[in-house]
This record gives sequence, C-alpha cells and structure tokens, in this order.
Amino acid sequence: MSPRPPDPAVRAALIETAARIVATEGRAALTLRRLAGEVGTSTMAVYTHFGSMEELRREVRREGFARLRARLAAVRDSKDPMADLTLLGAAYYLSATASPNLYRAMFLDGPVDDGDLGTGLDTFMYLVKAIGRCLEAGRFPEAGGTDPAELALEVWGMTHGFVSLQLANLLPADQAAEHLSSGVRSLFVAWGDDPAKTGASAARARRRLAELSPG
Amino acid sequence: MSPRPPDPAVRAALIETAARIVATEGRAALTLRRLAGEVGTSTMAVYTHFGSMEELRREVRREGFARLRARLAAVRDSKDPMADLTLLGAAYYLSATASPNLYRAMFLDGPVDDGDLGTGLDTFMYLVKAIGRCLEAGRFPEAGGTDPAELALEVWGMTHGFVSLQLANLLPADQAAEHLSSGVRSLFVAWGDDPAKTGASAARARRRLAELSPG
DNA sequence: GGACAATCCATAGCAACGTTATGGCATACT
DNA sequence: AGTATGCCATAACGTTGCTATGGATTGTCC
Repeated sequence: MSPRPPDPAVRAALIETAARIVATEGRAALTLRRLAGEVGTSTMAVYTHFGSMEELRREVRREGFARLRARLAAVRDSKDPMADLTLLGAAYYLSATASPNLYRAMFLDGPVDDGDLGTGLDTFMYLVKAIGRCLEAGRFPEAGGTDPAELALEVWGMTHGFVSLQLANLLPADQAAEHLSSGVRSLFVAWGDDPAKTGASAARARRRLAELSPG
Repeated sequence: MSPRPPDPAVRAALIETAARIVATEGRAALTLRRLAGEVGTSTMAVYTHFGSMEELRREVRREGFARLRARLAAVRDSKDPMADLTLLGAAYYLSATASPNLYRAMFLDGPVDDGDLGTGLDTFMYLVKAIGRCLEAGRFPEAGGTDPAELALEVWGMTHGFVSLQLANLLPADQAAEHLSSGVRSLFVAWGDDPAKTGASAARARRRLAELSPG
C-alpha cells in the first residue's frame, strides 16, 4: 500500500544549497535547473518536495530566520539588561550585513506571508524580553507603564531602517552603523535613561562583543 | 546624412506606461512584450530608447523620485519649522504607502546605483533644510552644533524603517504610522525640544495636512 | 517470499521571458 | 532628387518555471 517515501536527505540538500546560493549570489542566482544540477538531482525533485519554486524560497527564508535566531540566542542574559539589549542589536545588525542577500530575501524581497510572520516573530521576542528587563530595572522612567513590545518595535523599526538603507547602497556601512547606534541611544535618552548609565552599558556591551557568533 | 530621429512620444509613453504597471501591479508585472503591447509599439522600441529592460526600470525609478519630489515640494515653509518637518515626514510616508510598489522599486528591490543616488539625494535635501531651520530656531538645544544632515539621517532612517516594515506586511498600517510618529517624537525629545512646543507643532502640522498633494 | 501498488524522481516538452539578428521604410542632409 | 542613416516591426535563440509522461524503487499484504 505504502509507496516510496521521499528522501529527507534530498530535501535537506535542496534547502541548504538554495540558501547558500541565495546568500552568496542573491535571489536571481537561484534557478531551478542550477539548483537541481548542484544537488545532483532532477528538477522534479523540487516539485515533489516543495510543490513550487516559491515554496522553496519560503524554506530558504525559514532557514534564514533559524540562523538569525541562533545568533540572538547566543547573547546571554547578564546583570546589565541594557548591555544585553545593545548586544542583541549588534547581533541583528551583524547578521544582516554579513549575509545581505539572505536578509533581503527575508525582509525586503516582497511582502511576507503569514507563515513567515510566525517564524519571524519569535526572533522579535528576544528584543521584547531584553527591554522588559530594562523596564523592570527602572532604566526607562519616562516610559513607565509602556508595553515592552511597543518600545521594542521602536528599536526594531530604526534598526531595520538603517540596515535597509545600507543594503540598498544608500548609506555606506560605517555611516549606517554609526547613525544606528546614535539613533537607538536617542531613544534611550527619550525614555529617560540616565546618560551616565547609558554610556556604562554601552561600554560593557562593547567588551562582550566576543559573545556573538562568528561572522 | 542624418537619419530618422527617435520619437520622444514613444519614449515618454514607454516610461509612463511602465511606471503605471509597476505602481499598480508590482515589479514582476512589467514584462517587455506586455509593455510594447500596451504602448502599441514593438519590443525593439525599448531597446532603441533604453538599451535594456534594466535601464528602463531605472527610468521608472527616476519617475518615482520625480513624483516624490513634487509631493515634498508641495510643503511650503511656514513660521513653525517643526510643523514643516512633520508635514514633510507625512508627505513621505503617504507617498510611499499610496504607491507601495513604486516605493519598493525605488528603495527596496535591489542595490541602487550611483545614478539613482544622485536623483534620490535631492529629495533628502528637503528634510535637511527643514531640520536646519529647526536648529536655527533653537528647537534642539541638546543637538547644538550638529550637522543638520546628521539629524535628518536619523529621521529618514526611522521613517524608511517603518515604511519598509509596513510594505513587507510585518506591521499593519495603523501600527506603522503610530510607531513612526512616536519614534520621531522620541528623537525630538532626545534632541532637547520642549515637549509643549513639540505638541503644539504637531497640532499645527495636523491642521495643515490638506497642503499635501492628493493621494 | 513474491505480487502489487503507490510515488519519487529522470527525461522531454511547453509557454513566456529578455535579448539579438535581420530587414523595410521613413527621414534629414547633400 | 537621391542617398544614407537609424527607428522600429518580425522572427528566432537560449533560459526561465512548470507539467506530462514513464521507469525505478520501496513498503505492504497475502
């Protein structure tokens, strides 16, 4: 009754190879025939495993989110939640700029569907939790009863903005990084953080940069 | 000696039709044969006028920047430079979200080249000048001797960030608009603007929304 | 253990894509 | 008027994603 099962190794190889091609050469470089050729299978394998090229691209995005999540998870909670927060921002920025084409595929290439939204949202939670801990520590007196998710959205919007400008060649990397950090610092100031503490946390974050996964 | 000159009407029709297709149906809807068909010419006309499909897409981006510039130019200087600034931000946001596919083509679809950078930069100048007038009016005491372009970059980065998140379906329109305005307000607070004045300027800007071009 | 049935994947063909070659015909200068 | 120059219409080429067909392989049942 039961027929031949699909080979999980073929499926994994397709995703991994596709992610590599997209990450190194961009979306346009990923073609059906080339993918099948590099994996050493036939074009039909893509259709039995994913149904369409678009569905495979979605799996590539999932892979991208998984890698981003791993980077963020490498940032451990410390006694200075704002240093943790700064380090999360750095991990996000470095992930995006180290694999610009993958970031483009995840966030820029087109409207994401609901499936992506779910897998992307849990990476956002790392940011929300860090900000929540900053609030508990009393670092943002001016943002008293605010939902941490609201504040996290401000930080994410600004981060995504500068990353996008850099990836679009509208800003050189050094300017993007500098204005991003000064912009986020402005948010902290507006939320009432003590400037001396802000500086101390930033210094502590800088000392912990080695925690971040390589790349 | 001199041969038949290229018809400027054909060229204009190609650009206008291409911009309409991209704006209404997105980048993927613009194909060579369809464009030639709708304009009522042959596929070769595209190559005599633009040389390649990619060069025509660049003209579409130029057209998009021209439209954005017209929107920004419709905001006249008033005695309240921060109201002007807020209105410029609204004009930018409304332009982008009213023609999301055109904004995508201009800023999101791929790395822009140097030609785009030049045409895009002069729209940025509207923002720089408004912030310069805010500085002259003493609205940002904490940002004393800072270059207006630096501050404008912060505002632009945040604006572009939330616009991009909305266009990517990562944020619903109402949340994007709300967090964008509250984020920009945070920047003003961090730069030392008097909260009462900030509110008054925002109210004045709201009353002037009709100045903006329709759409 | 052998027949069966289901289905994965290899081969071949389709429409549509951007681009290039070819050629007729209109146009501006001698 | 004649001519040469180059715009634009027609046709073909290679590559794209996708579908139709068919052979090979594997799990199940008697």
